[in-house]
Amino acid sequence: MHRHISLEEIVERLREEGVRITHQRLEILREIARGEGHPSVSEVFQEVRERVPTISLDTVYRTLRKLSALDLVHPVGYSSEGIRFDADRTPHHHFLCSVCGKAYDFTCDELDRIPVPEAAYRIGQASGARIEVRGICRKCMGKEGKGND
Amino acid sequence: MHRHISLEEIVERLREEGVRITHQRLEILREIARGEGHPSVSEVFQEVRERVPTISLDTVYRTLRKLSALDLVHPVGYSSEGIRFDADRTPHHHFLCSVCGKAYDFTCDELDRIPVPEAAYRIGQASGARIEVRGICRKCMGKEGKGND
DNA sequence: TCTCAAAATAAGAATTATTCTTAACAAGTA
DNA sequence: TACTTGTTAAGAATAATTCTTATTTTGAGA
Repeated sequence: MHRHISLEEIVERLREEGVRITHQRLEILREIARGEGHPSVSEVFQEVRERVPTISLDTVYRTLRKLSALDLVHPVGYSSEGIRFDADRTPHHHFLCSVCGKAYDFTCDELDRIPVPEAAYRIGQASGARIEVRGICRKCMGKEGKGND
Repeated sequence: MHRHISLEEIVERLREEGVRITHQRLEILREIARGEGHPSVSEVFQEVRERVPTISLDTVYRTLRKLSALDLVHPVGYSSEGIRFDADRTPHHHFLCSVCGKAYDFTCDELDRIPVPEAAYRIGQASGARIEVRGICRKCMGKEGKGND
């Protein structure tokens, strides 16, 4: 169902931008390109570490920050326990649970390619638009009104 | 241009939910209801502190977390320097700069009331939908390719 | 109005996320 | 191959967020 950005695509893009292709970056990219859900920085770190045991957390941070600035991955959701990233380039949208903060993906044929609204161009150079739905996910609806603060 | 949620609205909603109305919460709500931009937790803290000098940062965190869970305010943007909140209930959308992480508001008459897509209902109980545009803001376009990592 | 249980608070310690510093290293170009 | 410059590892430093505990306060009910 999900077509994630390919390693080749990313690497080519990085070359265009003059970003060096290091061993560490390749492995991080490989992990990202697998595109499992919305990994956090430390999840990516854990995974990559198995193949590159000496990699530092800082490198993962730096790399993801760079990919994010190049619009190759996107931060998503609002857990205060660290940023999570979305590497899925299939047109899709997000449902954000206001209780647990988790982000869920969904697709919507009619709205899949929203045109970037006119007004957005006044703010800057836009690369794409998505829908963000707020609500309470099923999991959190279940435990409604229990041990919450 | 911006109509923010009124103090009365919030207080009534909190009573319905059985949330106690404390002095501290009222002052935090008052600050939020002013609705200046997208304040961070510590900005709210600083402001409220001038009127309630003994308030603790933790209380601000707890209150905002609670308001967020009740969908009265929304986290917005992705700066890793802390969550920022949006208390503007006017229909509006967000432009997120992938370089600096700042969130800009904009309105769009045609898209102002997006219906919640069918597919979202399978994930949970939705309360509303907005558009999120990604891109590079004017400010960051200016300093393109300078001292970035 | 008074009493009381449950919930909320302050204070600061503890945790966790993120960035910074510096010396060593490696990519890509000439 | 040598060089320039960007990148990395390591761990210290900083900043954000949560937790713990003793105390205070709210709101419901007598």
